[in-house]
Amino acid sequence: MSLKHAVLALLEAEEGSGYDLLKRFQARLGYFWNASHQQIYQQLKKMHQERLIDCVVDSQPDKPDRKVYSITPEGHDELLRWLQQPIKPNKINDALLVKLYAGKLTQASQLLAEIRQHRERHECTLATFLGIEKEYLASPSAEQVQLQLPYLTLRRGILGEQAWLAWADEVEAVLSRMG
Amino acid sequence: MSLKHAVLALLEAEEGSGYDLLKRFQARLGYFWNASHQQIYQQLKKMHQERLIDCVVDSQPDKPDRKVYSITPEGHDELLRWLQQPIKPNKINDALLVKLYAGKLTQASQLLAEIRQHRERHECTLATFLGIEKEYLASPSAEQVQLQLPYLTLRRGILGEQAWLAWADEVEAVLSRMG
DNA sequence: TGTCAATATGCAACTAATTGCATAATGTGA
DNA sequence: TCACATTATGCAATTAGTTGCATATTGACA
Repeated sequence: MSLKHAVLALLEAEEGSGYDLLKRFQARLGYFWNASHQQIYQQLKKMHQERLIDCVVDSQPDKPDRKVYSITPEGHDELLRWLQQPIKPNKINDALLVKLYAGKLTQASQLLAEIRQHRERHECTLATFLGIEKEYLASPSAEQVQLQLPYLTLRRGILGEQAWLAWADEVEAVLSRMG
Repeated sequence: MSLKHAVLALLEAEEGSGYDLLKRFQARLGYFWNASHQQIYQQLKKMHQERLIDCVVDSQPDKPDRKVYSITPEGHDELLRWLQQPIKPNKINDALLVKLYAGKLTQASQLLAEIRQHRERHECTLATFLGIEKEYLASPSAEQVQLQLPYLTLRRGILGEQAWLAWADEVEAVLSRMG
């Protein structure tokens, strides 16, 4: 369970509300960690009970309260402890491949159509990643050094998407031949 | 939820017990779907209640009963229905990247050590996949045509592992420099 | 002026997956 | 012959994640 540790990592850099964290997940960890707003709010509540994070309620009149969370020393320790521990290999569950595996039962044209839809999304994602990379490579070298490790996570996203697209080429070639 | 549909796809090809299915998951869907024995037994029970599969108890004296499941017409329909439906993009959650992202808080040497451990596993996996591919390519061409779609899922595994290893090269280069 | 997206939070119910335990036979190697 | 891996199944408790709903404001666009 590393949603907890992803949250700690984000709060380590900067405090923030649940919504802030949701946005930061999308913007910064999007290539390798996805969490819904429900997951985040529930997790924050739990982590607050465990004293891993502090909470300051910022009540604005005529607006819903904004709860700003920040990491506690215990939270920091927990994050360091987790960083020390080995990580289990990732569990892969890819429904699209299940479909392809059982594809004899459908028309090739239909599989092809679905693959093409997924390809569009992956192309779009890759384009976004390449845009972020371009920005990074254009930034001052001091900043580049600072962001070296997050940049490596972006590289994972880029290489992963490129591999996906190369695979899609193969799949489309085969499915086209099958008509 | 496609564990259900992965099970249906396997039972569509051939009936089998929970344990059989566990083995088939490992041998045939291992590159893209992983399920524990608990998940499988629970799922089979549920699917039997939903009439998607039949169950014949094969009671051997002095041995625990073997429950052999087979797909029903309803199960077949459900599988076809699912094949028709579009699949949601995959949710990626990769704890190793969370660690790398927060890596400033640890020694580079430790990250390096962990990456290398993961690399070993990925190299091993790739070698297995390449072995299976070699067998496939050496099989009679009639069989190759028969297994065209499952072969594409293997290709996904191969391209995915190769991309992972190429990324690991980059990561190791950076972490070594950081020493 | 009305609708819609974004900001901002959360409960309740449900489904899915993990963890730990438990049983019991067969075969294999030290 | 003792221990350990494999075959073969399952319950119970817990944790994690999803779905649907609910509220309330701000700003933009038409």
